[in-house]
Amino acid sequence: MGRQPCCDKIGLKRGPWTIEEDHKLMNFILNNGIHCWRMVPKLAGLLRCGKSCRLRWINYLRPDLKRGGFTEMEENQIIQLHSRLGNRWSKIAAHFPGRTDNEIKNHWNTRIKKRLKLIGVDPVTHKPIEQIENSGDHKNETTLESNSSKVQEESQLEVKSIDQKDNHAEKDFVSTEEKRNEVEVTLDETNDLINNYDIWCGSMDLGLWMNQETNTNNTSYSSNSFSLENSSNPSMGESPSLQQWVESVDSILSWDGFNHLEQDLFF
DNA sequence: AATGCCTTCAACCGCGTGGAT
DNA sequence: TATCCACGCGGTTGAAGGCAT
Repeated sequence: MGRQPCCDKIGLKRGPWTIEEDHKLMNFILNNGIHCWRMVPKLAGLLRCGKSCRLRWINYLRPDLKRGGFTEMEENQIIQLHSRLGNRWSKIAAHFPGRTDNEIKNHWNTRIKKRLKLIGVDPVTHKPIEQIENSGDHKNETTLESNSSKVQEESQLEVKSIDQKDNHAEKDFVSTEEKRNEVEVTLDETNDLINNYDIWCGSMDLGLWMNQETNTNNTSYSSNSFSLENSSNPSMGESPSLQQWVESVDSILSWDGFNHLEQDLFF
């Protein structure tokens, strides 16, 4: 028996996507929508598996993606949500319209994690490392790791109950208007959590290191992002306007023949 | 200029989940 | 109920670019 591969991998291309491939995928989805990822590469004329196409679309081509570095507020939110949800990146990403789980996961692993360690906070338990050491349940790096996974297990149980609540809530929401309200409620809740986290952090100057980080980040995203500062409303969770997106895509890929984008978007 | 190490992030892999049959 | 299948998720990998020597 056993599970069949999601696609026949013989003769399929792997690795970085070319502009031409992006073009094909984008064109196909904008014109036809997404009904079955497995069929997308065949119909779009791509030598990729459906999974690869899905990933490319979700993480890079989607028009509602918010590009650019993370703001201080977003980083605060990520830290807070991670303390509650652990490595459940998709759940965390759900709080950030226009951000992908992959993007948040990468940002966590490459920046936030290190910074937390730098200010003496354990990125897994979200407790001061000093406190963990003094509590006696920590002897060295390796035991800390194992303890951390234990704590994570415990937090998983908590998260389960949160999920159950979420599921019930989701079933109750029917209209899009109500869904929008749900997002607002969640964001309000998140803001409360951030406040609590700030209080908890006390003397730790999170703002300082985040400012430093923001300054250094400005250059690293320059190649394929439009500046958040330039957007008319830089508030958290705001997706870039269609015009901004089209401009950013133009600047990145210099695509031709995409004049029909506006009509076809959000099919 | 050449080399090696480090960092970042796009992409892949394997597994879990849930719907359809 | 068992099986198949597509999708989604989280961990991991590797290419590319930056930086230090």
